[in-house]
Order: sequence, then C-alpha cells, then structure tokens
Amino acid sequence: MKQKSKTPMPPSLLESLVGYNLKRAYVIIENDFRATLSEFAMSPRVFSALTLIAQVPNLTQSDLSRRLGIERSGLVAIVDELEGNGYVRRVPVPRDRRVQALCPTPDGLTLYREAVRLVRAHEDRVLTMLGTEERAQLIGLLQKIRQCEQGDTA
Amino acid sequence: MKQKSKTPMPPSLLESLVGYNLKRAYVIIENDFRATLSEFAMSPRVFSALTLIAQVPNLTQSDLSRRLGIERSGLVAIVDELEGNGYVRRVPVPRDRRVQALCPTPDGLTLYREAVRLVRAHEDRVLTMLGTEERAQLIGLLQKIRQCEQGDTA
DNA sequence: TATTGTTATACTCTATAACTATA
DNA sequence: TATAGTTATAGAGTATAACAATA
Repeated sequence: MKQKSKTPMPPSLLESLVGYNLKRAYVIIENDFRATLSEFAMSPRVFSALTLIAQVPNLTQSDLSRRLGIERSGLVAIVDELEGNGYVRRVPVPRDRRVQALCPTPDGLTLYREAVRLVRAHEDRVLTMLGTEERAQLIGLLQKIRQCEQGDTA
Repeated sequence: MKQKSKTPMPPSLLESLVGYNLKRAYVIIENDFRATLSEFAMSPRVFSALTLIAQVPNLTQSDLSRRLGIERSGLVAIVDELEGNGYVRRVPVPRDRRVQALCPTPDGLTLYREAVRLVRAHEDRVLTMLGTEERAQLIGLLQKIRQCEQGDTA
C-alpha cells in the first residue's frame, strides 16, 4: 500500500501539451460545477442555455445553438427540460411562424439568479489557488484561443 | 441573410466564467486534434495512453488509469484498441500474476513518434495567437487548477 | 480482505440525416 | 430554395457495480 516513491514523476510529454492540461483542468471544474448545481439537477449546458435565455430577450433556438456552439437538434432536449420544469416558455413569433422565442418564466429568472450565486461561489472555490489577476489572465488566454472560431461568440 | 448587426454582443455572464471559457477552448483544440490524428484514427485518450506506455516502462493498467484520471474499466477498451492494432502488448508479470505490464511494440513506438510530431504541429497551429511565453503561462495556470487533484498527476 | 483486470450496463453529450412547416 | 424546429439514430466517453483470479 506504500506510495510508489520510486518513479520521480517523469514530466511526461502530456504535461507540456495545452490540450491535455485544458482537458484535465476542465474535468475538475466540471465535476465541481455538477456537484454545486446538483440540488437543481442542472447540467453545465442547461445552465448556459438558461443564462442566455435570461439575458437575451426573444432569443430563438437557432440563435442559442449558434451562441453555444452546438447543433440545433441538440438544443431541443435542453429547452424541453427547461420548459418541462417551468423555467422557460416557447413563445410563437407572429412575424415568422417558423420561429419560437425562448422566454424565461418568473420561476426561471429566480432559479437563474440563485444558480448564478452558486456558480460564482463554485468558481471561487475551485480557483482558490489563482489570484484575481491570474483568473483574468487565464480567461484572456482562453478567449484568444476561442477567437479563431468565427462569430458564434456568446 | 444579413448578419444581425443590432445586438452589440452583450458580454454574457458566461464569458466571465473560467469553466465556460475552458470548455469552449477545449472543444476547439479537441476538434483540431482529432482532425490532425484522423489518418491514424487515434482519439485523444488513446494518444495519451500510448504516450505514457511509450514513456513509462512496465506500466500496468491500474497505474495508467490513475495517471489518466479515468476508471480501470474504461481503460480496457483503450488497451484493446492499441493491442488489436499491434501497437501495445499485455505482458504477464511473474512477480504478481494479477498484473499485466503494458509494453509498446516497435510499430507502437514508431506510431508514437510520428503522432507526437503531428500533435506538436497541431498545437502550434491552433495556438498561433499565443506567443511562447503566453503558452507557458497558460499551462502554468491550468496546472495550478490541477494541483487540487491529489497524486494522479501524470 | 484487498487488488487487477474484466464484463455488463447505463447515462451524458454530441453529431448527422431526414422530416415538417413555414418562408 | 432555404430556414426553424424536430425526430431518430448512432457514436464517443465515462461511471458504477459485480465478478474471477490472485495476493
């Protein structure tokens, strides 16, 4: 049961790859995120969707899928879940009868505000080892990587 | 078909979250990684496994699962794939007959060296907008996040 | 009892393709 | 023709639980 003290931790090639470090760091944060929002049974992607629906008026599903960088088909289940729990409504748009605007309900806005509080606390918890400046630096570097993806920024 | 120039890109809460930026950046890099290694039909996790098998002599599956941060059960398919393609062998260990050491074949080492070349080129390509210093900075920040995970470092 | 490798199983996330109703 | 929403489907990736062989 002894910790193997033999191998002096060879700095594997993996440790020098941004992709590998990105993945491992994200897994840690994702797990804590899920634990944090487990009381609401809300996954990261549902939280992201609710956030944009709460912030952007008259968002459509196509808008949302572009902003989140996922396919329209994948959004159906997400919106179904939010609508099924009474947090979002699909509202017909007179101008274009193909489209349905996504509108938060009062319950949805309440949930959103509470979830944001928890998520902010979660980030503080899981990023304790980074100072305020370092967190801003990290976000800046990640957004530079994201810039190579065209307009679907939000 | 006009680009909606109306919404002046509201800086959504999402953009201020490390977790969200991490995820979006990882998706970009992962996609390019897969495209890069598509000629070898090698997924990121298989590349990671092959890397450690090539670098660490007499690695066992339990060792490997700890280093990669995944379950032992999940490793079976990965090693099956590598062994099925002739890149890795499961070698019985006389000391402990429960254990099988994972040994790269000559073909496995050749593939590994070629894959490393491609992966290095891939990282250069997908991180063009980051200077050498910034890349090191990014890796440093990500590893700080990873430090809260105990010993399964490699 | 504990550990190694393994199987069976299920769940999440995501993508592709095809359909419908509108435009 | 093209777009919005939808369905069906399939494929990764991962986790849990249980098992046999071995320690």
